[in-house]
Amino acid sequence: METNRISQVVIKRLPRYMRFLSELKAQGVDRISSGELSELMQVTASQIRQDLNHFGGFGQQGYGYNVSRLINEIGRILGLDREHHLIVIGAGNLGRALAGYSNFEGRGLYIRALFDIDPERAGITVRGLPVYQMRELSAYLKNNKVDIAVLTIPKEQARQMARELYDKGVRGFWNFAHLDLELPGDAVVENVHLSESLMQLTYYMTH
Amino acid sequence: METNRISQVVIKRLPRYMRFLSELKAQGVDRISSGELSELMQVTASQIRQDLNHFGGFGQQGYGYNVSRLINEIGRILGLDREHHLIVIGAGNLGRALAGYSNFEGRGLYIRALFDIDPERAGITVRGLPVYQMRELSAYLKNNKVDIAVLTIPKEQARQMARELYDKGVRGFWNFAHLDLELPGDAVVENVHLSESLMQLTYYMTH
DNA sequence: TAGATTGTTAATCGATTAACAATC
DNA sequence: TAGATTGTTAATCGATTAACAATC
Repeated sequence: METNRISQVVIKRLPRYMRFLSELKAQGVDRISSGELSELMQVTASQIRQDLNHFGGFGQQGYGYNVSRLINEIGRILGLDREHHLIVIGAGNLGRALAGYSNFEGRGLYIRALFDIDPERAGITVRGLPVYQMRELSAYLKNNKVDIAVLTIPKEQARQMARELYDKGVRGFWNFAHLDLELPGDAVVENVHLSESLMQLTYYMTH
Repeated sequence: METNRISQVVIKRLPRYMRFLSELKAQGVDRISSGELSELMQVTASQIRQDLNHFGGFGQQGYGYNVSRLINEIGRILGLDREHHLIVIGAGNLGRALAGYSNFEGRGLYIRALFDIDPERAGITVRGLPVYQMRELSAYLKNNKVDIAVLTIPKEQARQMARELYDKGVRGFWNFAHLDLELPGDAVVENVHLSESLMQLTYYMTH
């Protein structure tokens, strides 16, 4: 595909383009220039054009970009034109919060089930999703395709759990535990270290 | 202070240093060289030394860095030597998850209360923290110092709520709503766009 | 066609890495 | 002291911005 090693900073920006473009589309805007979008997003028009041209010429001289087309193209680049099946490991508040995100579906992201060690939590449903006991995980993975595991368990368990999931075929990890997962090279890990984000905030508040 | 415009990429890395150093300390390690730390953290030793030297010479030639001292210094830089009082706006799953984070305290971060529009949710407590009704917010802000508001409400309400909080003196915003808050220059906003993080993951999974 | 705006090259700026003298 | 490792300067690499010819 168009994957001639695009820099990570570019990839990081794509979902943000997506968000602004989707809002524009919702407002009935169907055409936008890099100049207008740059104003809206507070980035340079140059950067927008450079970013998009890593993947191909989606615009038209003298016209700008078609909003719907751009949403489709960026969605395709981000892999949102495919189905991704997710399970959530840990049905605590965070796990349930993520399981409840409604704007995931329609973007190819389907949360299928939650798992928890606490038998008290198993059996219930979260927004219609089943919560299973952790010991059912193994059988579940045998019978269902799981692309991404969302890890919302304590770091003490996360390392081993990730390894186990990897061994059973899961390759995507959305990790909320406070550690850096070490997995083989074909695993894809996206870390969300919330407390590190908060510390950035305190830095800028004190300076 | 040592704030001669340190680049944001450096600030972003500080909490991660913090995490690794704290773990080392817990393991009883009290001294480390940039070389050893670089191996552990998978970054170059050069980068570690450069980063730290933005703030002062915390190491010693021939010896390395004292782990405890470094933790203190980075903590001070990040403002964790002060008290920060937080309130959580929105007592849904996400708000409750953040309110329950135990490793915030001891780092100067004190979550004081949650607020929710749903009267059903008010009155209860989350890990000992009170959940108030939203209409009590104004009075609360008059009687209590609030440094940081954690926004876990839908984006439709977030913009106005942030403005209201700002007008009543709150300057720090940890924003989980899917929009970029626009606030006056002295407000500090840290956005956590979880769905954008997930889209990065899907990108790397499809490429 | 004339005007607008892209796609793309070149210039600038900033961040990372390498190297090594200073020094504990 | 000799060995180790920092602090810091210089070199490299990459990302951003500016500029403009191509073109719709």
